[in-house]
Amino acid sequence: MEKYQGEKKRLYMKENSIAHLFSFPAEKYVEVHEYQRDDWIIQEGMRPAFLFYVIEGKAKIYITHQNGKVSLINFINENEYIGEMELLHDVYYTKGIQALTKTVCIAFPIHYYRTQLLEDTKFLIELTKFLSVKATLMAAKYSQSLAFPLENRLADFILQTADNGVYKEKHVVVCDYLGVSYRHLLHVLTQFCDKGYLQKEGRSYRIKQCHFLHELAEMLKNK
Amino acid sequence: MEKYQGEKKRLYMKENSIAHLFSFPAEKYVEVHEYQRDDWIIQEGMRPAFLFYVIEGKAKIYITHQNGKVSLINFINENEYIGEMELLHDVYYTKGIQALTKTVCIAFPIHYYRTQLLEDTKFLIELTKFLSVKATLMAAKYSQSLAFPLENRLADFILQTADNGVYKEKHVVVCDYLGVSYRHLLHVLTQFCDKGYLQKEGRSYRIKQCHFLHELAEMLKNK
DNA sequence: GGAAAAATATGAGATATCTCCTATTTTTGA
DNA sequence: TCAAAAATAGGAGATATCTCATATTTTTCC
Repeated sequence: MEKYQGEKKRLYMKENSIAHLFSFPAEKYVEVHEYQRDDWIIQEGMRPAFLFYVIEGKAKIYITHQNGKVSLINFINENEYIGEMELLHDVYYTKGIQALTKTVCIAFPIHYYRTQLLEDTKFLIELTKFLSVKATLMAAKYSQSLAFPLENRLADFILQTADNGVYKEKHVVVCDYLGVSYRHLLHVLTQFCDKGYLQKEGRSYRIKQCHFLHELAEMLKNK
Repeated sequence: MEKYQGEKKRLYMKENSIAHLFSFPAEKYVEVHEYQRDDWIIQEGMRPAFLFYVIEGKAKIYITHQNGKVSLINFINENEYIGEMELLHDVYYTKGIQALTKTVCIAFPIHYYRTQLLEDTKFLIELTKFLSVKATLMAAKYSQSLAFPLENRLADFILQTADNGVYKEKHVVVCDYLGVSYRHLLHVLTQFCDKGYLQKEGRSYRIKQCHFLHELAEMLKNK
């Protein structure tokens, strides 16, 4: 992790203003942190000292269960908060946050800002919207995971992450995310190939029959 | 549904003050609604006209999937909001809310209150906390449902809902909640009886070996 | 550059969970 | 009060998913 200092920090903050997030000037004590891919922004079980706002990059939220299974609970994208749970609650089991790409965040020392943030309407309303989306999304994922087999959820995931008709996510990440074993994921991917929905090209997959995948994915949606 | 009027309404509002929830007087346009068990407070897919605050009772959040499966996403208890998603978002797929017991809510016409509510720090901070708990809970349920078999999740549920050492939830509700088939739920309950954890008494179950259940349930928790 | 670690790949058998079926009991509502 | 609907109960076979084992390829890092 690199902490931007001096001129570099000033420049970065100038080009990525956070003024619109608050109704008070919040620049004074903030830091700018840059994490590399696979760096842990927050370690599981360790209470963070900062509230982070992601300016660029992408990260993953992980939790480790007692039986050894690891769940990738969700992805975090630009313009989202990290560590807001710890800001709001004194007691909270902190989940692990790992950078998926190079990630730059504005880091607000909770110690300094907590009181002020929790009195700021502008901040609160944004946070409320963010959390409501998060809650809705988790509820959707939860109920879908129980109501549909991997086939449907994977089809949705492939369509969401495919780039230019090519799917090439890492299997290991995907099974943590979709909550299935590595073996089973490969099994269903092979099925998709056998049925002609996908075609394997080296270690990525080209989408051949988009509309069948769409049909499977559509099942998840409520209209 | 009964809408309290005149003296009944005034009395009820007096005995169940909501003044602590807002920094402005919010009584003028509110209504008091009483729902009976199994009444739909909000119908799935129908945008509600009110934000509700539950004063007494208990309700269930349901979503129906395209494949016909129904998920009981969560329970709603006293001092919780209903319809907050629609307050915050213009576009939102509304889930069904059904009263589990007699339920009395304060109903705020969104039309009148929306702007004022979204500017009120006191309200926002409570709502933010409520949503953060909801998001955390859903994330926990999601990852647990993928990482553990019914055995563990059911043990936890039994311990949480048992009254005086006796478990007697309705099977039909429980399978929607835990996302398993009726058949499988019965199967695992029978296993618990065979192993001596539970003992069937008519249509309820007496807990005999609490500590085995605890062990199963503990697996879910992160410490 | 090469050894160790991580990721990919696949087979085979086990098990958690589902679907479909049928029967009985309880609850509901006209 | 009685018929219909809902809930309980359990059998049997299907399937979605898991575990374990093993081999190859790719990536990491000293």
